[in-house]
Amino acid sequence: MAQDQVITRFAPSPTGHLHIGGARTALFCWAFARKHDGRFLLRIEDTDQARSSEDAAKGILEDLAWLGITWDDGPDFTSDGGTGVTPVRVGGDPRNIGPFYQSQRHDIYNPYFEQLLDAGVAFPAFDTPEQLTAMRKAAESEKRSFIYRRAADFDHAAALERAKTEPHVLRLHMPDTAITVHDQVLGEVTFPHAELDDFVIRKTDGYPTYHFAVVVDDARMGVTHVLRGQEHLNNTPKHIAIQNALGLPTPAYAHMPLIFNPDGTKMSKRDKDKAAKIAVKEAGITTVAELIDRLPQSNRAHQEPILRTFNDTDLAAWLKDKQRQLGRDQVSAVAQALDLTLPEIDVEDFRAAGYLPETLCNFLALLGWNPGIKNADGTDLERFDHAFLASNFDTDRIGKTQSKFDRDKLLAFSADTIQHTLDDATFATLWLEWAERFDEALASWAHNDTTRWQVAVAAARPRAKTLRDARTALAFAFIETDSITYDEKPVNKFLLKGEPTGLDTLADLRTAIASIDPWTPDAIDSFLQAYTQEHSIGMGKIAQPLRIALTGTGVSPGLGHTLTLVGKETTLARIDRCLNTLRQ
RNA sequence: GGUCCCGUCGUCUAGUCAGGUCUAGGACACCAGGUUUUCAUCCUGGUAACGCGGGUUCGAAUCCCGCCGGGAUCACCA
Repeated sequence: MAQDQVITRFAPSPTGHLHIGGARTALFCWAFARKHDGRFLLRIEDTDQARSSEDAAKGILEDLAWLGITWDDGPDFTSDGGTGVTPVRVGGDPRNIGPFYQSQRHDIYNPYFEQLLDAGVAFPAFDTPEQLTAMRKAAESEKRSFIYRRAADFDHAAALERAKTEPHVLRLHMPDTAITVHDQVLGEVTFPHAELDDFVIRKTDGYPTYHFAVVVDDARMGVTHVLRGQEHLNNTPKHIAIQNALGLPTPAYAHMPLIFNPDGTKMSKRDKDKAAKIAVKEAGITTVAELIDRLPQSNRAHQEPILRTFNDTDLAAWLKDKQRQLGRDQVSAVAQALDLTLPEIDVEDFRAAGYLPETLCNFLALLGWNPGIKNADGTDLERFDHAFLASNFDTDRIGKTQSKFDRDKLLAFSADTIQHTLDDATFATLWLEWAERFDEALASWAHNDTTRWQVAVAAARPRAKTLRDARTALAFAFIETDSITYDEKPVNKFLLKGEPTGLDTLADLRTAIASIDPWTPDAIDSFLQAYTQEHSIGMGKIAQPLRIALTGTGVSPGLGHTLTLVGKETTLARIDRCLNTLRQ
């Protein structure tokens, strides 16, 4: 029966990229709908014209699609999937319940206002903002909270007459009873009438307030279950009051616990600005020129103009004022100048950081929910995919306690997925999708040098924690030989000490290596193997000197892979340079 | 401050609704050891929690009360 079908919704305001907390809300709404063979709808709440933007709305659609959270009713959307490899088409309005942008629904609300006005449940109010502020202040000085109430001798007819000519808002007159929310997570929560005021349902400009719009929209769209963050719990009695006044059904509510930073603060977009500010202060930087100076050469052309969008005065003002924030691009440019990794807050941040959507959703699902299932070996089942969620998720196992976002655990999930679950081919596809969006140099390998790309995949995957991490581990293959600097510690340990010294070994190796053919990982590895036996020395004796010569550090993938990625000619050149530089 | 929500290892949690099988299990992190050409893996072991105080009961992580602590919210923003 159609009426019994579960319908959930996610209704973000488009004020920026999708926040990680919003992603979890969306995921739970989606999973609940899938579990119950219902529908999941997406509505964009863009009535706040000042803060909303078309771009942000698009970004949110893109973020959701990337996460694999697809909506049945909502804005039409085709994701290019970064590369167009996996275009996803979602949305549409098969039930004829749109539009899904709230700003386009303005006229829908009028009959509902009329209904309430006629019933005398809604009433015009003429208080100015100044008057309201004064009333609040008065209440505060008397140490009681301010509750707006319609006057006892209120004359409805007179007010309607006055409303014809004077600017006014519409308020809902709250019935004199407590309101109980039957929450699927928290149980029964009762709000006393003394706390419920006659709140605004239509603003002076004629637009409905958020409370009114959600209730009407949810009802008209057939929403049966509202899953949202616990910050909305206090709004719920208002929504129920509107439903009661309008004679609309009350959906089932489930308020889920909030997600916080490890330090207990709220996860917010401000965290990135805060981190950048602290880093600039600690570096003792006071001028924009200093920042530009520290920009890595590789990205200078792109980032410098962004940094030039503010001057030293702006910088000083920003550093001094905790409230003051830089733009998204500016913060990111500052971070690059300081080689600082910004905390990931939005879905887009995690995408850029090289997390897989499946992994991110898995981790997110565990924040406030748990399947409560054991594996055969007695450990808790906590690794699962979308399909598992879609068939196992329900509100009865949503927890009540707020949780902190533990990046270490997310990173462990990510590493486990990449290293133990994916095969090279799947990893290669995902890595390329990522590179197309975030790393041109890497993407060009995939397109221009298939052999080398495959070696890169084989070298990077077994040791990568994220897609970005995989790229970082191969950084040595992207640099110029002349720009290599040698780490002091490994140089001392592996090149300068011992008898013969590492440098001597390296010099001998240089000649031998020149004869390797073909230049492939397997051939190189077996050659080096044979070399160690011939000279009866441990692999460590040649591996570390070679690593330092090729990468400047003592860390790299296996030698076969490392040498192949660098290339034969460059390998020899780097050994020469290392010998020349360190043998003085 | 009012109202509301929450309180199990450092973190996410299982166990709580239907009190005993809990000398509280798992995962991440951390520590120690082992394997390994570095890194990363992998293997073995270890540290570590029922916020506090009362009550009910033969028996409380689980039920009740108080306290303490954390959080949300108090707009013509959503």
